[in-house]
Amino acid sequence: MRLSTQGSYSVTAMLDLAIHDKAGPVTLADISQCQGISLSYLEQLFAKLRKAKLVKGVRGPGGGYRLARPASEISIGEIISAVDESVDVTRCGGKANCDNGEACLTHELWAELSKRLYDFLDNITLSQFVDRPGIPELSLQRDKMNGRYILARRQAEAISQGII
Amino acid sequence: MRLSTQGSYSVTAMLDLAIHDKAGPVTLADISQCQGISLSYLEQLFAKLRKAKLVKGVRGPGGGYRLARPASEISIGEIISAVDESVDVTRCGGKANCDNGEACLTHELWAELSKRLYDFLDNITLSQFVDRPGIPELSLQRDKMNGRYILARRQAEAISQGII
DNA sequence: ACTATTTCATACTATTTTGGTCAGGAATTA
DNA sequence: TAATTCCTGACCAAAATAGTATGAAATAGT
Repeated sequence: MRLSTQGSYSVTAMLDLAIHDKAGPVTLADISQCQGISLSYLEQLFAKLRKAKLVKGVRGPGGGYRLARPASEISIGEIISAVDESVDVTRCGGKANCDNGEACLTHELWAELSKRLYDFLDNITLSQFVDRPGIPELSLQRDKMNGRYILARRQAEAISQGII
Repeated sequence: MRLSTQGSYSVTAMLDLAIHDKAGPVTLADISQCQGISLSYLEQLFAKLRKAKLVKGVRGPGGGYRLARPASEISIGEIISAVDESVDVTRCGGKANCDNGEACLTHELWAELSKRLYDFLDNITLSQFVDRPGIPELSLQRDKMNGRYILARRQAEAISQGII
């Protein structure tokens, strides 16, 4: 188990996607601007998230990223393990570094702690953060400030064309 | 919240101390040899642990480090926050980087997750890992292999001198 | 008092990770 | 066709990680 800034970036970005999921794809440019992370760096992170089948990219104008599954089926643990490919915790992995071929006792204990942490994080889903009173209002407010009007634009157009 | 190799080194080292607490101080040289971490690097880590009042150094021959408090009163969370001095999670801390002066919504959510993680780790103590059947036997076995005979030597001497 | 052991302190170096930049290609919408 | 956006890969700078070196201070045993 490892938890770096990359993990935190990924989780916050995924939360962003979860919040705006109904409003269609979110562009990395938006996230980049809001969170102050460089666009190219975000692209690298999302390459990992895509590989882990956590997000889907939608190309072209009006495109962006969306969650590959419902927010209720994506856990924080999954996100973190998607970006931090596990380092071998046990420094003496296999090779005899500690006791004759046997892994160090403390390493086993650490592995156990690591597992407990993952169990904990696997039981926290994106929706637990997003689906609760107050969040939609706040996010809408922020969207106004940030000029993220995609949904509003589309709805306006749909109305003007008599679709709705 | 951040969890790096430094944190894992520190936790495993503290576990080591906890396991051998009754047998007197553990030298960094021992930990270094067993875990394959350089001695000087360990010294740097232990400088932080000492500053956080988690361990006490005992100088001189037969010295080493011991826990500053009982293992039941030292949590994993404490150890980790002792070595990973917190990075400012919210990239936009205070200064307007996100919405006009207000911290980004996702950053607040991340902070909340971070807090949950700390609460979780603060409720896991060293003794929860150490004080359970099997561990003392295993550690004794390892001590034999590693030649960590300090306790045995001392006892033998005490006996030979008629103290015991 | 001398010596060996061990912590403690600090400065320096190498390696890895993080975060960013650049340049371009591919898919999609309008 | 043109604009948008994902996607890919190579490259680079700064920071963190990990290790090395040197030596002083304290203590136990002789």
